[in-house]
Amino acid sequence: MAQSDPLYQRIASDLRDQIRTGAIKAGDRLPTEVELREQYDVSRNTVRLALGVLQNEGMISSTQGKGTVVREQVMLTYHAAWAESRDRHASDQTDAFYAEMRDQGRKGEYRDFEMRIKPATPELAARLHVDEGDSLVSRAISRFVDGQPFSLQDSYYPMDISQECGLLTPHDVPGGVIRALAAKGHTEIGYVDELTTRMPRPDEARKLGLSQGTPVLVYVRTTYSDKRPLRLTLTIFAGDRNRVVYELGDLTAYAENGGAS
Amino acid sequence: MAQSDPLYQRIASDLRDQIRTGAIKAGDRLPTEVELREQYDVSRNTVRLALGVLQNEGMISSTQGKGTVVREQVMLTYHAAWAESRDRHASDQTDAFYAEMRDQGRKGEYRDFEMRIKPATPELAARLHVDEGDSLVSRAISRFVDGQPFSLQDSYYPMDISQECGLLTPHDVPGGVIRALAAKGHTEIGYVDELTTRMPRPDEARKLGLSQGTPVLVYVRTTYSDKRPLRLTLTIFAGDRNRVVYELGDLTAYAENGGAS
DNA sequence: TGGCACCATTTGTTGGGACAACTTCGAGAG
DNA sequence: CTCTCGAAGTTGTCCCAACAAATGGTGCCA
Repeated sequence: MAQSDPLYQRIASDLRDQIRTGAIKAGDRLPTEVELREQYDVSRNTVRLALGVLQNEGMISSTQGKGTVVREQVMLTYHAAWAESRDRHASDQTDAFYAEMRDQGRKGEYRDFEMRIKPATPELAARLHVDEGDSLVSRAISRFVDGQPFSLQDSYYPMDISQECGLLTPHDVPGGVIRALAAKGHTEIGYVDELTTRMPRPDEARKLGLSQGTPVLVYVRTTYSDKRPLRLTLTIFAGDRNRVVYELGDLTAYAENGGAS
Repeated sequence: MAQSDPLYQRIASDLRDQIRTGAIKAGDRLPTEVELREQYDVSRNTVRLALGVLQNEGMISSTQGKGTVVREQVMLTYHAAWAESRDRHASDQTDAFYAEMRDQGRKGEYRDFEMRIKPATPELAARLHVDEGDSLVSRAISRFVDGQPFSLQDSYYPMDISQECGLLTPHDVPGGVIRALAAKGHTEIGYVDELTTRMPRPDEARKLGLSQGTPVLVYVRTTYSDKRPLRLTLTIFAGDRNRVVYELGDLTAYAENGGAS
């Protein structure tokens, strides 16, 4: 904002303000680079620097040949807490996701299921309590909502459990993995969720269709039986379209008293 | 990676691989722009585009006059679940943060405490169950660890509760806000946490000392009594230095059987 | 009417050059 | 020996120019 800021920063601030105040609304096209060049009397290079700033902030998105538009966001909610999903877990992971989406009036689907055997990285090994380099079974899927990619999920299981419970199949486990594990005595009694954020790697950006300036929400759930870690699920959420929610404590009392919207 | 990729993308991929494989380690300096220019036989403009890509991925960080280095990350953990922090809540928000940091061998501190009265935005209004534009009391702080900024926290309270419980003071509430609320019958019985991610706004990037390509983790906790929402806490975490963790379910049985590291 | 070729528009890529601003470090002054 | 100043090195800002690539529409032709 200061007078001494670089030119391209001032132009970026100016456009940012116009978007924030609603002078340019979500979905609207921005002036073309040539128009901005004339408007601010700078080189096209400088205009592109300014647009790059806003692009990295996730505010705008440009397409070759079409132009530059203000991005609009639709947030989907992922309920992560135990109480919420306990009854759904009775059936299947797949069903849980479908149910969530149906509740929000969307159409969820899966694509690109893949079963692979991978060596444990140091991080995976530490969390699953196996040795580094040990074989793990990876069962990965991509989640789509209304035809748009929303998250990439990769679940890792120790090899001995996988063999015991029939997870080495290149397709869905009938009845769901959780049920298959429980049938052999591996009952989940709790989990640890870790949430971080970072910028996507190129392949993640491609698979999730992320435009420049969109971070991902990294969500790692390690579930335990009373004896050992059973499973590690790594989910990469497209940061501009997802929200993870935990509802904890005894909120039933509040709900009974006529809670808010 | 494809042969037909733009030059700057190929250079970025090349450098990314060198970093990933450890040919250039965290903390190391990259070749200077002029050296890269000669090495790849491109214009300095193109080199800067390539470095910009990696910068936006949060992999490198450059300083005028010094050079460009590979970033290294230290993660701090924030335990968010009820069970973990219940006993600490008995005292104070401040103490809870100190305790977390002490557990991880760090020195936590607060700066820039600020009490203000703000009108409720649509989002705040919906969550706190008040009307849009109603006055809310905002109590904000910045959290530092080892002298480095880690998160910005802003707690909002409905005006009537604030007056009743003496939150309109421009300094810490003795014994902690939670205790002050409970003393007047506003006992917290549960909460809803919402986690999202996005790129920081310019002022957030400045306050948190974020370098280019670092997203923030947005953490909203709404706490409830049995009758109404009591408080909304909005925390902006520096994405490259923070991890939010939830431990849920009955993991005591696992711990007793000699859990992992 | 349907489809194809072409053109204008717009963003993407790449090269060139110049100067500004900041850091480091060594030489020289005190 | 210490302090200061300035030169060298490095990234930041800004301009200019040209062509590539994608999009959308126009109009011709079958």
